[in-house]
Amino acid sequence: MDKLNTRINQNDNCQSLTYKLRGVGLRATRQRLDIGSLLFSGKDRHVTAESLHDEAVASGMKISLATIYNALNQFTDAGLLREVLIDPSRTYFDTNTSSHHHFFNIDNGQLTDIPNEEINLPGLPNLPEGQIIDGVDILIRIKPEV
Amino acid sequence: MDKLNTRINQNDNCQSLTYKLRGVGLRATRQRLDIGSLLFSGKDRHVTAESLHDEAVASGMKISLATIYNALNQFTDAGLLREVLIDPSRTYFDTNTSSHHHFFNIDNGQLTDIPNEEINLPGLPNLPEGQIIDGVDILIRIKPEV
DNA sequence: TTATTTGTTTAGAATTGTTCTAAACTGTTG
DNA sequence: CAACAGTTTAGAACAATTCTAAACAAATAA
Repeated sequence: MDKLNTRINQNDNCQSLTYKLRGVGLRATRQRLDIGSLLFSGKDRHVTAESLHDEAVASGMKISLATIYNALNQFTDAGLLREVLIDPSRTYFDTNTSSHHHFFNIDNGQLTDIPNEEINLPGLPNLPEGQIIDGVDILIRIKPEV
Repeated sequence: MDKLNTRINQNDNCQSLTYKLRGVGLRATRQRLDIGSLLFSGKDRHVTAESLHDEAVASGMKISLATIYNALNQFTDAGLLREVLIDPSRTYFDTNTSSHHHFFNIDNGQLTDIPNEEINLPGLPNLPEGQIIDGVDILIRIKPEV
């Protein structure tokens, strides 16, 4: 019974993933489905190419690091992921593509979303002449008290 | 007359630069004074290691790229500069170390300060338990209208 | 179905920004 | 000035990422 449900859900996910990929013009290859199953399985996630590759390998998936890079970039171009600026030395991707911002714990490197209701820029500054906003990133670096 | 003034000003700058460096525990070497003269000559600046090196070489200074990296990092550690997160592929340094934020023009790569009065986060979000703020970065990506 | 086309994956090479190493050099202190 | 500690540098090393080109798989045509 549990097993059956699991299987049904997996099929469901797999199918919607296939549609998701097709919808943005990408073929639903085994590798992209594998990566997608790690990324889009419900909870929001923050990954780097390397962390995702480690995770994929650990779950027995056969996939190269180059493919992870390709997929992350393609997913990002397609709007399925969003890049987050944290650290000049590596690129983070966020599965939550809606407008929101981040806490970055400088002590342990943990990145968490700031619920969107909890933050807002009431008065946007005057933009330079002839320019419009493409996006806003707010990063709040935090650390343990004392 | 002009020449004299220039010399006096250079000496002035040079002297205050020397103090500035000493004040943060760095020896006032020729290279650091050269770099400092490019960075701290009045107007606020945004540079990368490479852009600054190009500029130094173009003004006839003899200095290696490694030294530029060293100096930018030491100046940043000392609080004379501030790192700005713009692009995962290179590190930007800002001579304006006061609390302020940035416009980044995605069209031409230009980075400009947002005057501090023009932006503020009135209600900061609830921080995770036991955490305090280390810093806040706001980056507004802009592009030409239509 | 099979054949053909087009998109995808991959290992490994290449590239790029940055840091490291160790030897020569320079500012500072006694 | 001598001696020490800090600095600079060329070049090697490194780490993240992209590129290359050959093998492969999905989509499409026949």
